[in-house]
Amino acid sequence: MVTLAEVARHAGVSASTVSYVLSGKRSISSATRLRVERSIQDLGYHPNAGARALASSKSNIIALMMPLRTDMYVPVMMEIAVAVATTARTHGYDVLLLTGEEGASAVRRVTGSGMADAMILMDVELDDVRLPLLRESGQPAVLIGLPAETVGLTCVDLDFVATGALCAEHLAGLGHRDIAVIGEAPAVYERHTGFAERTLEGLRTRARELDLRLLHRPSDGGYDALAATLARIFDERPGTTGFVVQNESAVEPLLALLRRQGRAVPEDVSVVAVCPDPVAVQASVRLTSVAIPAQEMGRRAVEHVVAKLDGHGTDGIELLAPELTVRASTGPAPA
Amino acid sequence: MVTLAEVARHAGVSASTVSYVLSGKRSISSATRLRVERSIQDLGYHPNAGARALASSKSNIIALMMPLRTDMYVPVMMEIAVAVATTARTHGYDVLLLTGEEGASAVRRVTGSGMADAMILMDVELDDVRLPLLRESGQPAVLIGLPAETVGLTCVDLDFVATGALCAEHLAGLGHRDIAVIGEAPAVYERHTGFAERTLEGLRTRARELDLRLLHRPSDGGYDALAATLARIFDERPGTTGFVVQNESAVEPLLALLRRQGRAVPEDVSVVAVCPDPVAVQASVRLTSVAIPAQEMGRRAVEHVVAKLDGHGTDGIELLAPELTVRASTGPAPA
DNA sequence: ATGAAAGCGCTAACAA
DNA sequence: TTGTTAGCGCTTTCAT
Repeated sequence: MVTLAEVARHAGVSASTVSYVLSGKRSISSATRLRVERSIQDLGYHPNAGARALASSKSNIIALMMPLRTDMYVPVMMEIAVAVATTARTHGYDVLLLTGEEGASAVRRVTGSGMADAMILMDVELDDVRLPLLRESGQPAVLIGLPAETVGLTCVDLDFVATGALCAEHLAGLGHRDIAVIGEAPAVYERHTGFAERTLEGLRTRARELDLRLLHRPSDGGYDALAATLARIFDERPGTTGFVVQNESAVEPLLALLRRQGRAVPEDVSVVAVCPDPVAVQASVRLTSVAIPAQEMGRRAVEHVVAKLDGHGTDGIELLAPELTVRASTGPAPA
Repeated sequence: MVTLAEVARHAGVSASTVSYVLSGKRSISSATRLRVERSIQDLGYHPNAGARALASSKSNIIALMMPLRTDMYVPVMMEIAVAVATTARTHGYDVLLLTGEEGASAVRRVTGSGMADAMILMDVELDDVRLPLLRESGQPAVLIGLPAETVGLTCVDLDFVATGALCAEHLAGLGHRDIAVIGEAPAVYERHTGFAERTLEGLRTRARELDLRLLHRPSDGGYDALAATLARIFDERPGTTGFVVQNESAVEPLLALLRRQGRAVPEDVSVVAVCPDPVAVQASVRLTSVAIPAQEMGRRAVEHVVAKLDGHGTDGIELLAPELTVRASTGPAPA
């Protein structure tokens, strides 16, 4: 293994000079810089991560904690993770992947060992068990998702309240009066993950203002569960002409069932989805939807973390503005 | 920050004793062990990862490289990644997540810096650019997927040849003679990822032996692409009664299109999928399928890596045996 | 069964 | 602009 000392000897300079050439933390005459850089090339030198971490108390690693509930929509998690990893690299950081298994104790392990300089927590619940430990650890951290108590925390999330409002507005604008909301699986609500409830809040508030009638029904994914949910909805509100779906695994079943019932989309009923764009585009009817900006969330989370590590920290909540894309699943309410 | 030296002082022993209590590398009287363990508790000591890595030349980190092609079925990748992370933890390792962006240079960075003790490469192509570097680095590594040249490498993968054969046998056993194979997107074949071709190979060989007529058509996912593919298939082989699908995003479109054409599943045509179990179960018709054992692949990859790191290394290929689960999408060929 | 002490390879004062 | 040097916190050999 090639060490910094060897590079120094080879270049005829001191160790610190090599170190400073690498870090750029002090000015070096271009002559020596060149010699050092050549030596680095010639010898194939790579700084040792452990030694660096020890000497500088910086690991250049960001820990990413992703809980793994079976009811989460996986591709979104994945997209966020990938965005985090690639964005982190552009800032010189690597990403340590922590899964849910360890839960809160992973926070201790990572912060305690100095294994990572900061953490990003995904899928944060309203009352997340990891938060107390996180706070007391004092580690720079950014949450993706919004807990109940955000004082002193930095969070990034889609503005789900605005998302709900946007859906309501779109349907109202098309003349729909009776709207059914097909929400996430009941388990999601029981866990108080927050985003489902916030969408609903936005939907309700705006619906009231726009004089819409709203019926909310959580639903598991899959055909059978959805068939039952749909039957209930039309039973209670036969005049329903607008749907808002926030459950990726309910999208296709919903479309299939409507079709089977002879209800044409968008002629008879309109459907707005809250889902990743690929899902909306690949569906059997191209869906009008509010996208989940997974990449953007991952990117912003990293940028906040890096800002903190660089000193110009910015506590607070960043809510990404929702964007509704009109596709083929919404149209004027039937007369 | 609490250091090992502080623990030693607090417990009234030497630093090395504390270290040995931690590592168990030499016998300690239970009296002192107890005192040390109490001190560790009392002070809330956590070994510093960087110092450890430096002193021991071991990072206790496994790097996981996942390329990120948009045409890969993401949930499988994710499931593998999660299985890798959790299995690694049970062996005392953490996982560093490397994405495709950096490609081969990440291999250099990680091996050079001693950041990780070993690597796991996902989604290995037949002629993967990362392999030359990997070989010359001499780093312990395990591939998930099968490259063309496997000498000196350790690989884990589903036995796709056997998978293809299994599908052929199942359909043949039900009396089907004309089988259509809806494969991955053309891009997948162009990239020579291997698994698609291997499935086909197994399918072809067994089909020949069983006297089946086979028609293979790659297809992008989504309704439009699949509608075109399906039309071509029935055009060329009107008598087709059996389908093998190896493309998750083609599954639902296929079922929908068959339904729309008035072809009942499984009365008129049978469908066997090669896909993760959740996809097979959630589909609008519960699919007879060969599962992609993502978890198992991740687990085995880690176990191989750990074995190598522990000295009892085991080079070679491990092909996981496919399992076909009969569900509601296959039945006897129509008379 | 335990201790003393020499590094591991790097960073960052402190000097010049 | 460059060099000297004292650690960073741990592991591990060598003693005892």
